[in-house]
Amino acid sequence: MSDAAIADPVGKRERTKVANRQAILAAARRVFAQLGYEAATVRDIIRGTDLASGTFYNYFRSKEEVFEALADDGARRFKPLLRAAREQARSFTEYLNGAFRAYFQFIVEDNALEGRPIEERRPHVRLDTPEMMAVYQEVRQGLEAAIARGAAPRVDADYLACACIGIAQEVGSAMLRRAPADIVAAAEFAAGLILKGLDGAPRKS
Amino acid sequence: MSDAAIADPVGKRERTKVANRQAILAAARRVFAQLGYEAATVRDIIRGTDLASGTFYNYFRSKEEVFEALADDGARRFKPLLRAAREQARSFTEYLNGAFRAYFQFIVEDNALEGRPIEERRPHVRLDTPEMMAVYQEVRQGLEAAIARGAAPRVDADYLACACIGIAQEVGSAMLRRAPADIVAAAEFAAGLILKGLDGAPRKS
Amino acid sequence: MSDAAIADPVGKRERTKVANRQAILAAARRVFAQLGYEAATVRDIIRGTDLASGTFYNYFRSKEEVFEALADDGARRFKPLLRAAREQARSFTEYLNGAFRAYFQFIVEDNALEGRPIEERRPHVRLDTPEMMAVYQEVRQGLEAAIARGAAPRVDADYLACACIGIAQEVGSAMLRRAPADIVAAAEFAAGLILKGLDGAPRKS
Amino acid sequence: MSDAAIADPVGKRERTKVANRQAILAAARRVFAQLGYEAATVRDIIRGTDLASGTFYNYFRSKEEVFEALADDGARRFKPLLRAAREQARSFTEYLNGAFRAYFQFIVEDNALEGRPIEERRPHVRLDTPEMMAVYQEVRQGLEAAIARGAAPRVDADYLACACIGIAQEVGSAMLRRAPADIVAAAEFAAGLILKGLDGAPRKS
DNA sequence: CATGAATGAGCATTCATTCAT
DNA sequence: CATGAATGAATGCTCATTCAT
Repeated sequence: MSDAAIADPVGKRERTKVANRQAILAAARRVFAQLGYEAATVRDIIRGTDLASGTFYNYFRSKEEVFEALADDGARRFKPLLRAAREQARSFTEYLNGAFRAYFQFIVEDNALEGRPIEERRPHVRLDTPEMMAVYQEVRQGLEAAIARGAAPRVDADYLACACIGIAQEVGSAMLRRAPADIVAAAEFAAGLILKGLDGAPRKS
Repeated sequence: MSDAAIADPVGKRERTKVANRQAILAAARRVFAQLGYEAATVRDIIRGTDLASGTFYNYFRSKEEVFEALADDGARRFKPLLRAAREQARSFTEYLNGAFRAYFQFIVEDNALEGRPIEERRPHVRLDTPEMMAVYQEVRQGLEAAIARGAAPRVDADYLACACIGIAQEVGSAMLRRAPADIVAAAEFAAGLILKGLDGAPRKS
Repeated sequence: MSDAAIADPVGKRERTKVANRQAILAAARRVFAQLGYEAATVRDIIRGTDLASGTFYNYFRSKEEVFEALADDGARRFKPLLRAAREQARSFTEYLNGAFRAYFQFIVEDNALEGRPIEERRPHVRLDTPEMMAVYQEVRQGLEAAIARGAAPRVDADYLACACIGIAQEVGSAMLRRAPADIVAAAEFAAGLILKGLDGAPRKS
Repeated sequence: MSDAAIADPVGKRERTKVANRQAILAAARRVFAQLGYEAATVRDIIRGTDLASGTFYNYFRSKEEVFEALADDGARRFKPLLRAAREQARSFTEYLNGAFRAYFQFIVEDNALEGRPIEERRPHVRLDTPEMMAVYQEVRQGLEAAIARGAAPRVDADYLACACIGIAQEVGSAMLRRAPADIVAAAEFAAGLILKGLDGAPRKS
């Protein structure tokens, strides 16, 4: 009707759809983080937006679908970082360090954009998200490549990849709990542990 | 009420009470393992016993409480094993090895006594159970003691304990997935990784 | 606790269960009659009782199940009447007459025990209830028997049974609409029509 | 807006309006036939057109209204056939025969133009559509006229009209269920039954 | 008028919890 | 204490209807 409408080729309709989708995803991220996947309800999610309950179903068919969208999004944002870490690395040591740093960086940012009331009452759960599966695949492939070209000893690649994930998750959580999250230090600790064990972990001052 | 009751020094009431509590705990363990904490309902639990629904509330106030009791029970059963591992160890290496072996042994047994259909469709979850907290405390104390007497380098004890838990959980899961769970091999891998990193992990044949 | 309790061997629990089931069935009958099967909701039904919504599901798994229970009940009550009509009949004429009379009697009674607000707003529906199927089977068998022994001409038994049902339903409805429902007259009309057509139908005074 | 609009005397607006209304009615007929009145949703109907959901409400206020329009349409198409049957008939017998034939012809055609998956699982329902009311009025009037001029006995015209409707519906349904629907035979059966009862119904070969 | 996203009342169903027996 | 029926809040989801564009 007005020039403004003409000037806006996207149209408020389109803008609103994208914005609503983002709002739901953001709310879902918050809610899943606070309550865990199972405990979270669709109502919790839409309550975190200014939308009506039915609107949720215009964007996602179920709680499961919004979770997958969220996880895919996480994996999509994380994988390039992991790949960059591998490409920039000139040694296995640098690769491991870069990978842990990328992961810790990622969770710091993911945590920052949420309000994080962290009431954490219920039994703490940790999900095998797609982004975790991506770490597993990446680490395992990187490791097998390193073993193949003699850059790493012939260890059990499956166990090692699992160990890396376990370390990343737990040390990552511990890092977040500390006042200023020191990404570099945590990555050095994790990579050093993997590479040389206790001897390789940085000494405490 | 009857002479039989008088003749029974334990008292049917008392015996029944203990038995009922155990029955509920056993059913809860099964149900949580099969359905996961959130998906499990109090109904599922009492259905696994020959008790009536109302009776559940004579023993536990809620699903959360029975879960905690279960976890405490796990910790109670696990802690002595961990302590024994520490006492029998003549070196830090032996200690770590024994601790991991105790944990892997524990989850193998815990898994064995359940039917384990493991349909595991939904996003995999991992709980921060009290028994995990016990590992954390134990490992951290053991480590700090080792550091204090110079048996281990001065690393970040918090990070290291977290890493141990992460490794234990993830490598433990991977071990369970393999056909015959090789406890000794898994423990050697984990302990070797902690102690010497990749160089310390056993070579694959 | 009291003598009354002892004097009541059934126990209030049992009595209440039966009573509740009956209450739900009665409410369902009313609701189905007023709104039709499809339009009726479980909520409508329980709203017709003094029970809570969840209680419905202690007795029936769904709307469909309560409908079937209702229809089975109707068939169970109606079939003996139909059988009696056949056994008491000494001719095909008497049989038809008795069968229609039984059906009209049945719907009169079924109608009497309901409050019958009959707001009848929505498009009128008529259900193929099991009791209708019973009429169909009964009439068809009775007819085929009559044809077999030469008591009735060799007409299309399927069509004739259908016609009987159609007449029973429509004339039955018309009968109920009249001030005092004259069961005998309606049955004579229907049976006369079947037997001799217009000539057989009773003359109006 | 454009020259084209000026060149079009009907007006695209007008043509579209009629076409849209017809499209909705056609879709509604299909949907009601397949799902039944209650199970059908407005969404189902508009999904059967290329219109947007909101557009439905520019033509009909509700599902009920489109149903009524549909039924009125049916009556409008059916009534002339019934009138023709009366006018062409030279006797009451011919009239009845023609009327039944017209009805059976009508439902055969109505059925033909629809895909008719006929999943028909749920309790079968039959609606008192306006076209049925038309039959009732027509038959009743025709019958009363016949009685008045002595062509038919003085029977209860209300009951007889009801019986005709019941027979038409039930025998009509039975006819549709048979492989090739034999309209003539069905009409002869129905008319014969009305006129002479069992003796009047055609013998089976 | 056409559009289709937003709305929110409403529905079937589940489930933790209570309480009369 | 055990029982198990009753309760009703809560959940996932649908759908008729509205309204800004």
